[in-house]
Amino acid sequence: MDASAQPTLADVAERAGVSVATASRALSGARPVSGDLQRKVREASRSLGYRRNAVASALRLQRTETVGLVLPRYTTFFLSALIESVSDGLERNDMSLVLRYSEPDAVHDRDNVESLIARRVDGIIICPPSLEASRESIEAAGAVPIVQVGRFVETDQSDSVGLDEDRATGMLIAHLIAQETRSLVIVGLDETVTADARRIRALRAAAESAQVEVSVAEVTPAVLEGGIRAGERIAARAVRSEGAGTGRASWGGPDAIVCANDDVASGVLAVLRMRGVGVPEAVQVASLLDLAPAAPGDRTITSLRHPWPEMGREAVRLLIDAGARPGDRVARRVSLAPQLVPGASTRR
Amino acid sequence: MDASAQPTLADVAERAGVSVATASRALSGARPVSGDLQRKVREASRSLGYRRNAVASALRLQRTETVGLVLPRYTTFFLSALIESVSDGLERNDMSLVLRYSEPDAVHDRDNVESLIARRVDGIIICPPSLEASRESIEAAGAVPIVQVGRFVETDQSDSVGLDEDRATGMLIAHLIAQETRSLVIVGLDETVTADARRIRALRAAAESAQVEVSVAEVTPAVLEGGIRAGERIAARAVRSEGAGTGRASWGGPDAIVCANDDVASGVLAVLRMRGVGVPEAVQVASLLDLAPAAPGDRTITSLRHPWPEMGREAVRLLIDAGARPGDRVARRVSLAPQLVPGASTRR
DNA sequence: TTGTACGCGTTATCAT
DNA sequence: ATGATAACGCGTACAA
Repeated sequence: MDASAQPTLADVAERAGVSVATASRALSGARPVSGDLQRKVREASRSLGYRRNAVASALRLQRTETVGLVLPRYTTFFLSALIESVSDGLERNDMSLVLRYSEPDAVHDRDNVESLIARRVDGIIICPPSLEASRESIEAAGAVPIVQVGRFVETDQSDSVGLDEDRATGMLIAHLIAQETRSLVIVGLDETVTADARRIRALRAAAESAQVEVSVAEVTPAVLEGGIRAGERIAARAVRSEGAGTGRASWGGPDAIVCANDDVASGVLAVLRMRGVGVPEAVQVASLLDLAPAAPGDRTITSLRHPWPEMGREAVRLLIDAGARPGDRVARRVSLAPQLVPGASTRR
Repeated sequence: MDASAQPTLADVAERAGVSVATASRALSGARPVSGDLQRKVREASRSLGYRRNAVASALRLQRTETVGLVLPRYTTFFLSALIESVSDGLERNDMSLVLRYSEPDAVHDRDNVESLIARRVDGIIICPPSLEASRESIEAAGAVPIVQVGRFVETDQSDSVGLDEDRATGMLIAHLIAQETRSLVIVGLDETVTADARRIRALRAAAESAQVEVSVAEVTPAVLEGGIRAGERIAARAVRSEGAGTGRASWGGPDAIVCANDDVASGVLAVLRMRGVGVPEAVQVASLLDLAPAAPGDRTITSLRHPWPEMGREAVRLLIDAGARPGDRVARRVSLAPQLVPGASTRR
């Protein structure tokens, strides 16, 4: 044995005075080994600093205990939360994560899938960058279990985990309506963007069945600055009399403002605070997307918390389950609902 | 050959009517193969959908073309930028990334290193979660090349890549001072946090040598909302006369506000704008940490852009280089300086 | 319970 | 230039 190389099972066996088979069994526990040899092998392993070679093991077992994760190269909170949760789910199963980024085009995406298969990953989790062209990447997986997260490409080859945003939107509306809300303005969503349009429809559907009037503010970017601009426009039209207190009497604007995310809501809130408009007395403010789920302490903004940790773990669960039932090709679709987290910006 | 399994080199060889050795050479190009057989093998490979088994290859070559990345489980922009840049650096070398998270404790950290070694990664990149206890994790790497990023644990076992923050801080101060700055407030840093304390010291050192008065605002979280709150406090104390214009005459606050990051600065700026305080005429605003290096177009906030992409690539470079020169144990330390990016929030 | 020997899929060595 | 074969390190079927 070369001193610079890692010791092998044969080294351990020799040191313990047993066969490699016994050494293997003693360390893996796959088959019973007498207490005496058990001890000797463990001792030899420890003293040599033996570490099982996962590569050789994978070749023999035809399983790498590894999952590939393919993500589009956008730097968003969404994706980094997803990485963490997938990693967490895998760790619980003693598996490893191989990470690859795709450019928004699907060619690259497919190369990534191919490369992961060459590494013989046991499964692939993919957030498809392109809704049109990613299908072939997914189908390239062939017999390797694959699950989509966050976005769906229609195919019966793969399971998928997504968000049930509409349901959560409904919950948010219900929360607002319970507090005598009759009118509502949406800030930071852009009707010309597909995903936003769906959210607006969901808000409308939930609100109008309760006879709440819904309007969409002029489009502003879904960041702080956009929230401020929209907030100023809304407030300019709505403040009936300066200095008339912070209650509803002095406010002629909507009963509620629903923002695309926490940043936008922060901007709106800042404007209202400076104008002396009472929140939540005069107007309630809520956010459709919690950007800092890990943030500590005082929750000021009522928002929908997206279940990132659960998404990753669920994806891993689907994958492992699919691996256990090879040949079972019924595509499963799991939807997780964001959770309503009440804050000080709406009434109880 | 089982139809559900991946075809092997033997399958390709058989189909092409050549030996496995020839098939291997034809596909890898390691040795010359006659044009005729070359074609036959490629054709057979294509028609069978052959994909080289990276596991078997790794076992044979004793190289996995894989690098492990160990990160503390904090959800920060820092880490997600680092992941991307490491991934990018590896991709350029046709290598893969195995990602593992450590809890802040070092035990877990060490388990991660062990597990990566069991997978026979060719190298490890680690951001040590604990400055005291992580040393043994690093030393556990043994003969496997390891490089630290972002933080340093003193050891001669490993190369490291870090930021020269103090130098960049000095540049920022110099930029502000050149514009008649006499007083300066720091927002979003917490003196009780080690890393923040060092930044504050660096700011003080740079500023005081130029006789600029430095104070630290009450601690607020280093996020948007914290910036808004701090901005409101500073403005409330500083605005001498409402409606007196946007120049310096109506501003009794500090000449400059240095924020922990872009989010905080955004909050501060928003408040100042709403109050009608002229930026940068009355007060300059700058950020110590650019959170959106990829952001397009108009740079409004003067900030320090951290070299994330270079950090990851540099770490990979060190690793590959170390792998090429085994036994060479001279620890190399690379420092990269953040870059000052002037924006509209400071004077030219 | 323990040991022997084969095979996982690839690549390098050696012989032709 | 091509082919036969050994070896990488492990797990297990089979024999004892």
